[in-house]
Amino acid sequence: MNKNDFFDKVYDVVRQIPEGKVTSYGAIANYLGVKKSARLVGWAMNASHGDNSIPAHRVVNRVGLLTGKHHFGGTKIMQQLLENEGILIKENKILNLELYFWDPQNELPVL
DNA sequence: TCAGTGACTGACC
DNA sequence: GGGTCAGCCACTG
Repeated sequence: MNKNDFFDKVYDVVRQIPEGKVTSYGAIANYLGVKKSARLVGWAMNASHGDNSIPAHRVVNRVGLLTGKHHFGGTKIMQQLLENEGILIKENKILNLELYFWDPQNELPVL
């Protein structure tokens, strides 16, 4: 697979995350069949800057930590966006993550 | 070409 | 239960 396909698929998955839901880099990587490369998903997010159609704030690490908030041009933007969708944040971490977790592997058709 | 870096994760101690 | 370490792959200088 070439990298453009990979990037496109990452973006495609992220775009399908419903409001009020979140997923993890690892979950996306796993869905795309490269579960050992969660870093690439983070990389894809990093490259998604400027694309407003990608709700990157709904992608967090596996424990619900907002590790990428600094890339939103501010430190509070990401938290605000999530709280705006009804997700509670405490100390840069999502509360009741299991309640909001959206697993692409369960919600999307198999590739 | 090589080495360093990163929005990560799982395994070990 | 928290701290470390080693894989993972693309990009940059």
